[in-house]
Formats: sequence, C-alpha cells, structure tokens
Amino acid sequence: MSQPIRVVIADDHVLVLDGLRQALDALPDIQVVAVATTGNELASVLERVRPDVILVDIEMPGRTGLSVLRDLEDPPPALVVTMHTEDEYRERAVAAGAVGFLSKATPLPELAAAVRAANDGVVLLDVDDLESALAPYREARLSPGAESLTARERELLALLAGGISGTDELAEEMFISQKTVKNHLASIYEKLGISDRAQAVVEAIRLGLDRPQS
Amino acid sequence: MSQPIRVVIADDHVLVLDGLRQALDALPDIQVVAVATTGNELASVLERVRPDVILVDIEMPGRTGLSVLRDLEDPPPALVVTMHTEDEYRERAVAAGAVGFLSKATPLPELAAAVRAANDGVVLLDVDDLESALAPYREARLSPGAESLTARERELLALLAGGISGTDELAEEMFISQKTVKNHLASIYEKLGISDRAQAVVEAIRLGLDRPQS
DNA sequence: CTCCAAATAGGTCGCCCGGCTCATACAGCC
DNA sequence: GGCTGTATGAGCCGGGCGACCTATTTGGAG
Repeated sequence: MSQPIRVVIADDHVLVLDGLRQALDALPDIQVVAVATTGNELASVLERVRPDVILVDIEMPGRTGLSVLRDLEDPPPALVVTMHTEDEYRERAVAAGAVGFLSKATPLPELAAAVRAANDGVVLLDVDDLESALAPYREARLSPGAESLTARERELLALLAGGISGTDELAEEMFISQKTVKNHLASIYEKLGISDRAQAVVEAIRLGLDRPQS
Repeated sequence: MSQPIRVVIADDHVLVLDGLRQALDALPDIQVVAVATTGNELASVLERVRPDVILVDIEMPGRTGLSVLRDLEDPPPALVVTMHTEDEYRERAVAAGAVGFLSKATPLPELAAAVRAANDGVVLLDVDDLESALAPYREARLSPGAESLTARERELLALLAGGISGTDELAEEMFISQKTVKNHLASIYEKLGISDRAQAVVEAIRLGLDRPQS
C-alpha cells in the first residue's frame, strides 16, 4: 500500500470524465493514469497500462464498457459507474465480472472508498451491508512520500502550507520552542530530500498535507 | 473582471456535481459558490446567493432545472448542461431562458470558456459559429490577486512553486543576476502582502500560477 | 515627445534560516 | 530490561535572505 492506487476511468461524457479525473487525482492515495471515452479506446489503453482499478461507464459509443471487461484476461477489479440503477444493468455488470456497481449519484467520498476497497480485493457486490464494508476505506490514506513523516512533522508541514512560515509563529502554533521547530524542519528536509521552507511548502501541498483528511 | 466568476451548479448526479465543482474551482478565475442536487434546492440556493452564472442539468428529482429557471425574475445567465443532445431539449432550454446549451460530452476547457462568455453577456445560442465565439474566452484568466503582478514576477513565482527556491538557481533559470531576482521577490512580497519565499509558494499555488495556462 | 512602469543591476546591513552535534524524557516493543 | 523511535530542547556558526536605497535602459502609453 505504499504506492498510490493506479486508476483508469472510462466514460463517454468528457465533462464527467474530466471532473472525476480531477477529483480523484486530488486525493493523495489515488492516481488517474489514463482515461478513455470509448470502449475501443479503453481496450487499447488497457493493453498499454495495467491499472489497479478500472472505473467504467456502461454506455459508450461503439463498444460498451462491459463488453471490454468481458474480453479481458486477468482483469483488474472493475467498478461500474452508471446513471442507471435498474437491476437489469446491475446483473449485466455482474455478468461482465465487475466487483462493484455504483450510481453516478454516489457521493465522491463513497466512490473513493469503493476504489480503495476494490484495490484491496473486496468484492462489493457480495456484501449486503455496503456501508460497513466501506467503513475501513473511508478516509484518504497518506500519500506514499508522507509515510515516513511523523505526526508532528506533518502538522508542521500543514501549518507551513497554510502560510505560517516564521520559526517563532510555528513554535507558538505548536506550543513548542523555536529550537524544536527547527529540529522538526531539519528532519523533514532530510526525509523529503529538500533544503528549505519554500520547497517544504511545495511538497506539503503535493502530498496533500495542506488539507487534513479531505 | 477583477473578481472571480461566481458559479452555482445544479445536477442530481452527485459524482458529476463534485467532479465539476472541483474542476471549475481549480481554475483561478472561476469560483463555485454553491451546488444543488434538486430543483427545489437550487431554487432555495438562488434565494440566498446571486451567482454570476448558473450551470444546470435538466433532469432532476422533484423539479427540473428549467422550471426553476423560468420562475426566476432577473435571472443570471444560465448554461444548460445535459446528456441529451436532441433538439427538443435544446428548444425547451431556450424557452426557459438559457443562454447556452452544452452536452456533457463537452470538454472541460470548452465549458470553462462558455462560463466566461456567459458571464460577459454573450448569448451562445444566438451565434452560429460557437468555436469562434468562444475563442476569446478559451484561456483561463489570471486570478484577481495575480493581476497586479508583472509577467516576470509571475515567471518567478512559477519557478518557486516548482521547487526552485535558491536565489542563484532562480537567477540562472531566468537569465538574470541574483540581485534582480531579489528585487522581483521584494516587489512580489509587497504586492501580495507576504514576506518570504515559503509564503510566496503558498500564494503562487493558490493563484494558479504553478501551472501556466491550464 | 514625454513620462512612467518594468526589467535590469548594484550595495549594505542585520537577522533568521539551515547544517551539525548533543542531550533528555517517554513510549512501545521484543 | 534494553533497544528504538519520537518529541522535546539547546548551542554554534556561516551564509543566505529580506529590507532599504539608488541607478540605468527600454518600451509603451499618452
């Protein structure tokens, strides 16, 4: 789990696609590696990249997402995301080998949780209580680079990313001495391979530490 | 045009809504001030906030977006965003007073351009050549705070946000002397009301200067 | 043509930041 | 009980950074 979850999204509505891409990419532990707007495009994309999870819409011009799924050998877990909530569609998704079936009316955090669950091998269609099955996956994980940081170091980075840059202000915010602030910073610099506060801000934001638990 | 364009989005598919919200909010010159998932919610939202532009889906539980639009007195320009491209829907949108009609297959930059055009009073439904009508609105504008900065100052901030923090490296990147780098920085500090490079990085990213023309 | 803003460059000074080393207390873990 | 990692705190030192001031050139606006 030290690597971000690599996701491919397929949806013929570009607006939805772009939106989802941006929303998921904003999460530190999920990375959208490719997108497709048609079934054929999805098929060719999957020849090149091996994602950890696939998000696919059913309706797409040319070839349905389900058809592509069916033809995959050794497929990654796939979540079907569609507007249609009818059981008929659900059954077709199951038949094609999907591990989850989500409405486009699903809140984003729920989708993110489903992606994490799917990446963990959970077959969401099998469980009867979806809520509790997703519970362990609700919160965003730390991005890989942030794992080596201690809690206190992450706090410090969050403050830095919030525009608090002076040693004395940081010390006051964290109720510690200036010396300790500088010690934490030195430790951060070493772990992240950087050398000053400006770079620390860049990393803090890149690692998603600026918005505690989005 | 010094303020960001305030937008309200209504769509019953939460996933699409969240995605759009995040995608549009990422643009420096557009700000999503509220969202709604039902027609009634949209109506009540519009009683509280006066957005510059409304993005609305047609199908929504309870009350259609178009119905809400029709009942507004002195309505802000509204763009209808829908999955349906049939002329019938288009005509209904026109009748409700929409200024634009976009498919959910529209690329995100196109939507952003349409929002900017609508904010400028352009009625997109009247023009026959949509492409050229949107052309002036294609590129993201600078966010308000960034307007006071000169081109060179913005370049410097972009480099800073890219992790280049040392005076000598910045000087080399920009083909100028270290002294000039420090002069530009001093000027940036004054304009943005900050006092060091770490804060400059925070502002650069907040203002969207880290990704030249997204 | 005039004037101003922007970009360029230089100087000085004081302070803060970052690098290096060390120390103590506490918690968890085997 | 002993090891390890984390959090806390301290001192020292050199260099870089930010504040303040001045100056030249260039290009565009009026």
